[in-house]
Amino acid sequence: MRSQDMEEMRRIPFFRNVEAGQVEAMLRGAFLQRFPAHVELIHTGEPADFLHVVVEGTVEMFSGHRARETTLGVSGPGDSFILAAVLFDRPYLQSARALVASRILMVPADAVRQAFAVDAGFARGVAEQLAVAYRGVIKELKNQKLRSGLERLANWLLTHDAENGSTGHFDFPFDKKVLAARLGMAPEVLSRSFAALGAYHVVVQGPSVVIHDVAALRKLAQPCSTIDGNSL
Amino acid sequence: MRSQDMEEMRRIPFFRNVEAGQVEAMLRGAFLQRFPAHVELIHTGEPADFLHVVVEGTVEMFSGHRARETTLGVSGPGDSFILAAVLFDRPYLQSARALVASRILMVPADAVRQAFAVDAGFARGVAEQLAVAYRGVIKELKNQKLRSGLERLANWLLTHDAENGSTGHFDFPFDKKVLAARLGMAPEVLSRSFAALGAYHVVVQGPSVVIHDVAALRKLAQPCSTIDGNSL
DNA sequence: CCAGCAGCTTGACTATTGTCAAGCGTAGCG
DNA sequence: CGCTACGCTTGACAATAGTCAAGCTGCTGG
Repeated sequence: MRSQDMEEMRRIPFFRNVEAGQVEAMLRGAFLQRFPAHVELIHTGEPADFLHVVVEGTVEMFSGHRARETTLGVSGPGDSFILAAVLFDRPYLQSARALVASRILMVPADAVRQAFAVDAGFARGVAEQLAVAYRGVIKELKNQKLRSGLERLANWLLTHDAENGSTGHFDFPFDKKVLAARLGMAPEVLSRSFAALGAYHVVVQGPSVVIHDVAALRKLAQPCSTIDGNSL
Repeated sequence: MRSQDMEEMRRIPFFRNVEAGQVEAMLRGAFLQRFPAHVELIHTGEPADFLHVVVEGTVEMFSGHRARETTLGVSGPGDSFILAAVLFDRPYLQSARALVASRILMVPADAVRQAFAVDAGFARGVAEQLAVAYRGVIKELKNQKLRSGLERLANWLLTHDAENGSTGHFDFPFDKKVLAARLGMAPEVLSRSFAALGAYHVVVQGPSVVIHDVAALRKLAQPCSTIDGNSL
């Protein structure tokens, strides 16, 4: 890794509250790699050799079984993935692919485990990240089990709009078929759901959405802090 | 708490690798409480005042939204719940109710946070528990999104049988309607699914099940280590 | 400029799952 | 002993979601 990259890596949020020596140790064997879009970074079932941190770009976490495939989440800059697998040397439960060209920091698993064993600050940071991730998945599971596809879509639209300044209009951050998998529905069903949202004054044209009547959409979506809030 | 109870509590797995002083501090303000069946222990959305550890009994984790309700998991002796909420002082994402009369250790949240801040061994233990919990929920999410109701049932039967000595017959550990919620289906659908499993030589009579042909059931279920394994 | 392709949409149909209502059986209780 | 309540089952139906096939649209590369 080039020394200016090292500088940049030292400052990523993942290393906050970690002893300088441990940061060095983790970065020593690390790679900062560029991946083109559509490339698969890790594969379900394989041993966890590296911790991956998204520096730049977007990564889809997904997994398949039999003929089906589904998206479990989408990671952006600052997010690490498969931390749990790396820490306790377990096989990945998810695969990951780059949705757009991305820069990924890859830290060797044993360096992470070593830092975890030695540096209490890092261990607490890891626990916090795992807690946030855990609560995120619980929310997703509730979202999946307690709502219909249309409700999930309505809530996704509201959440995504809120994350982008609540302007009432935005472009999709990834292909609609990824959104469909993310929401747990077939792409055809997503199309029809967009059509159904016409009655709530949501207009979808190509890659862009306009929410003309947030109140109406909110009434359908019934957002709820114990399912939707992205933060806590 | 009585001193003999204190003795018992000190030995529960949750406190392994925790400094003796921190165990004392956590137990000092703790309650060991008995709850009758069907009582609700915690409620979604409320602040996390206590960490709960199941000492004896069975606890259902569930949550509702609008008219629906679903079971997110079932905890038994040794399991703690809502650790993530307690540690970072966030509202519960799940409710809990006792399925049978149960003994629950309730540790004040600030004592847990204090021990987490002071005792690195405890912090690492917490991280490990969170990692295991996280991976469990990811598996459950995959189970939910990638399989049909019948497949989920078939896999549950195989897993439960394996956990009970693979004898091919067992009694349900809780009511069928809890199992239905656990599997994410209406009780009526569970009934029909049992009927459908007749073709695979599964016989359900009242509270007991017999799997006459594990191979046939396995062929339907297609169990998979990245969805089903309870351990990793 | 146009062919080819990928992503998306639409229609028609099927499969899966949920809902409502009625009925059965058993455990608990007066 | 019979009443009641509850859990469970079954039937009939409705809603939701998936599949297959065809067509549209906008982009890319020759």
